[in-house]
Amino acid sequence: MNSQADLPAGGGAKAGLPAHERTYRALREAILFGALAPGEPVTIQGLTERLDTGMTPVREALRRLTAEGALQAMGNRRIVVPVLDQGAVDELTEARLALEPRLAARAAARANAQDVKALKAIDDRLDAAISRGDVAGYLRENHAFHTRLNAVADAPILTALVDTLWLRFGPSLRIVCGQVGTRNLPDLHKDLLIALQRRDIAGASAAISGDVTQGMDMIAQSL
Amino acid sequence: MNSQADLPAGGGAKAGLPAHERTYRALREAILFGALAPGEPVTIQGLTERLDTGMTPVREALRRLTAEGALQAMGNRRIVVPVLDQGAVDELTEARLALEPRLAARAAARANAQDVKALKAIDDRLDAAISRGDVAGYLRENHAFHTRLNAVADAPILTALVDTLWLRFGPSLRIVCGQVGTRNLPDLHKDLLIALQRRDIAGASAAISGDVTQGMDMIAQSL
DNA sequence: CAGAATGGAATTTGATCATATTCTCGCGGT
DNA sequence: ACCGCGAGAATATGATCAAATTCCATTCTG
Repeated sequence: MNSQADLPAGGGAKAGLPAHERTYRALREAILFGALAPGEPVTIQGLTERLDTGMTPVREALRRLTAEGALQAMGNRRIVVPVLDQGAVDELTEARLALEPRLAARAAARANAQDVKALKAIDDRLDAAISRGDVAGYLRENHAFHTRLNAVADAPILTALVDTLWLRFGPSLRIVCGQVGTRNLPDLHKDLLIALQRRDIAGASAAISGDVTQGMDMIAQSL
Repeated sequence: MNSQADLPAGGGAKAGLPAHERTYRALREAILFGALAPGEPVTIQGLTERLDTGMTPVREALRRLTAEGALQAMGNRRIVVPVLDQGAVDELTEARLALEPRLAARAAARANAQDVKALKAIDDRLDAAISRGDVAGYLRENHAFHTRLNAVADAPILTALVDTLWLRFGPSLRIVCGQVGTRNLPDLHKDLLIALQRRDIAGASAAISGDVTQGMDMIAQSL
């Protein structure tokens, strides 16, 4: 199966942006939400056709993504979606546990009622996607939730680090959810929301720790 | 002053590597060791002349570096070396303290006699550079020391994260060292080496924490 | 004699460049 | 102070060159 078939269409993206930026975003989405499978080779010329741009923008987007760890450059000019092994999952877990609770703590210190409301809205859509059995929707809303939370934390450097981690496990998470389905995905987002409302820094931190552990365990077990 | 004058010459790099890779490495060194100053604009055409390559390799190297946070893309097609503000330094400190002690702990669990010996050799050269008042040499050996330590830790993902942090504060560190000189740079590397020999995980972790705090405080005070 | 391995073309893909196009900024005029 | 114009830099394209993989025929071995 060639899962590249359902890449986001280039035409759907916002106009006005430079082509390399559009290409980057399209590829990034494809990786985050599982349109590209782990181990899948990524060719420049294939993308030029699929996204309907020249090769220069594609090359730049690819370099950017490889620099972020979202793609892996083999020695011999080939680029693939990384396949995670046990060690990689361990490292990702350790890194996420080191960083994301800190972001949650910052967010708890800064969140206002509006932020909490927005997060709650996302979480509701997330629940809806789960009960609908909509894996793609779940992945999308889950990512949106954490992205919004990190935005509240207002820490661009820490957020950038965490974003690269998400890019690394995105494809594998999709595989896992595809196998397991969206059942038994008890989320700790509710705990987080409560902690945010109370400005409970330790509570927010703990909730995210739990969420991270849960998610990464799912991936680890699928190895 | 235009500090781009002393960029590493393109001809000095290893042949056989693709031009975009050579360009990337040259630029990376320039950033890490202060050949580029914070706030300095980086132009594509300037680099094509200076490094004697086409613009395509330069563009790719630049995208890669901006993805790593080493360079900053303004909205309007301009690229500059980032200037750190208080918030950025705080975040960098927090991120380094979250990650580097963990790498040190891993290293302590794995280091063998040969690793310790190599690190000691680097640290000796570092001391020599300090007593010589050689700022560039200090920066180089200090970076080499931490790079080697992280290599021992054998954790590529965590190491990649930390490397991007070093790229972010590299230019500012150079400025600070240029102002303060290399005096009063008491290093905690000795403590680290002792901890490694004893396989003292907590000790190694603490030594690196101290080293990080010390270094980042220097930068913070120069704001 | 059959199957696997080796060697070399052919094809596919990546890397680089020269060039055309588009956009931004600064300057001078109103 | 504001607006348009020109210089210069960045973006994007397609062509060209080089490298790597694949495929196939030949050959060696069991």
